[in-house]
Amino acid sequence: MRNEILIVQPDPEQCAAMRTVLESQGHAVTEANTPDAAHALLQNTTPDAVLLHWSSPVAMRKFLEGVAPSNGHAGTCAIVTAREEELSDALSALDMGFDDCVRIPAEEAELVARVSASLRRRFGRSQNQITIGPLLLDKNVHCLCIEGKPVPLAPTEFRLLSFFLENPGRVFSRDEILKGAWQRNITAGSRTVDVHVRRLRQILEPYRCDDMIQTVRSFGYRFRASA
Amino acid sequence: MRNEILIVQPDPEQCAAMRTVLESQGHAVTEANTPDAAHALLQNTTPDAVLLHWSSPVAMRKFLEGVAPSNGHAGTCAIVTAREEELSDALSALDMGFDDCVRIPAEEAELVARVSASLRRRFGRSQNQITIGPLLLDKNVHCLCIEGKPVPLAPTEFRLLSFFLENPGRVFSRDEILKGAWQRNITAGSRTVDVHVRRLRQILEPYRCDDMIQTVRSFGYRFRASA
DNA sequence: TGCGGCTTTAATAAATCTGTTACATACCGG
DNA sequence: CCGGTATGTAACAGATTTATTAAAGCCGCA
Repeated sequence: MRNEILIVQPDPEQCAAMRTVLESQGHAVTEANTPDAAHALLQNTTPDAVLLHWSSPVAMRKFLEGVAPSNGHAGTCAIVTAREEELSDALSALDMGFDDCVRIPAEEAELVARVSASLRRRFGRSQNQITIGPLLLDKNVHCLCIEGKPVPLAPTEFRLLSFFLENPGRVFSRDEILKGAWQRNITAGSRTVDVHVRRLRQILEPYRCDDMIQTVRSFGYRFRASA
Repeated sequence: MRNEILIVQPDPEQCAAMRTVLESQGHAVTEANTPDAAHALLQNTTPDAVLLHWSSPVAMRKFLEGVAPSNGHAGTCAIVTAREEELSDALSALDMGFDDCVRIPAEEAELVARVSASLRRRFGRSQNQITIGPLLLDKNVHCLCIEGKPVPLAPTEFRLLSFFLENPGRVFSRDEILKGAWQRNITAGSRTVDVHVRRLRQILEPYRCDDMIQTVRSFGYRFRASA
């Protein structure tokens, strides 16, 4: 499967090596030299995976926020790369929430295996079908089924529900929801979210699922994770 | 967090080493020498993670079926261990659906990091959570759970409790509490704190936790650090 | 061009939270 | 035991936040 992968790597030689390996797997590769440059790139593109070279805990954490679901990167894998001597530090990135950590120069097999495993984990959950409780959302077919019955959704309703289903359990502010569930150029006011939440609830109400969207006063909304 | 981990490893020395590391993290470790022995064990127990040493693709695949959700092991992480020389083969286990792959003898840090990352992914445990005694406050989910039950909190109550949980054991004056737990523009009088403390205590009272907020006469309040 | 569905905004109603006050009670030193 | 101070408690009114509804704007399509 072809995926778009961003490499953030100061060392051009390493970068080229990784690019070669990944392209040989059929992926499309883009590059950035610094986390900041990557950050800028992420405003316009949404790669499927980012291979970010370890620098410092704060930089890593900052980057991780940049590829958060709340910033419109719902499905992006974040993987840390590190040299052998940095490895023990870089492992802490796993605690921060990075998907994996690979040492470089990497065995070709290891790089490929870890990247595709991360992609599979991520997309296995979010690309095709998501189910939570009686809800089944199929992003390929672009339809929602509740208890087996198809339920029609307007485009924005669909995106909003997708966003919730992909990030169950967490609270999101209205702005984060706008970033994550609306198209790139967000122009809507944050009250708009309320109205769409209302509509989704109305749609879910006949199935007793309207309470799955919970409001968290003075913060935003949350999708109930458990059935 | 304590988890039950099964090590399946023919080499007793490696097994002992891993056991030591994992137990030092507070996990409970059980052992099996062979995949078949492990398979038998899995009939009666459901470990949170299994560290299975690489042997052959068919054996791996067979084992993976054994810990499948359909076999009553819905939440079990399956992680492959492999010696350096087996590593390139073992990486194929990631394709099969194993959660991760670690080389042994493992750096202690790497083993710990990968196991806990896998567990975290699997159980969807978020960062940003604080537990003291029976209280669990999750800032991502933005909710308080006491003994596993969710307890609704008003915004200010939530901030106040966060503040206490983040600074357990220390005494704070009312003014310090206002600075720490209120939004930027503090306009409230210091008696306001009393009222909110009262409200928190009322909320905690059904769970016998109301005495965790202690009054320090003529100074302020303190959150009891120990359970 | 006109229709119809989708989105956004705006206005109003409803719900919930918050700070204050006033009074009750507890604590402490003399 | 008393007076004085500090804290606990309850209730209220104003402020804030969200829900709900209606209407206007947009866009694609016939």
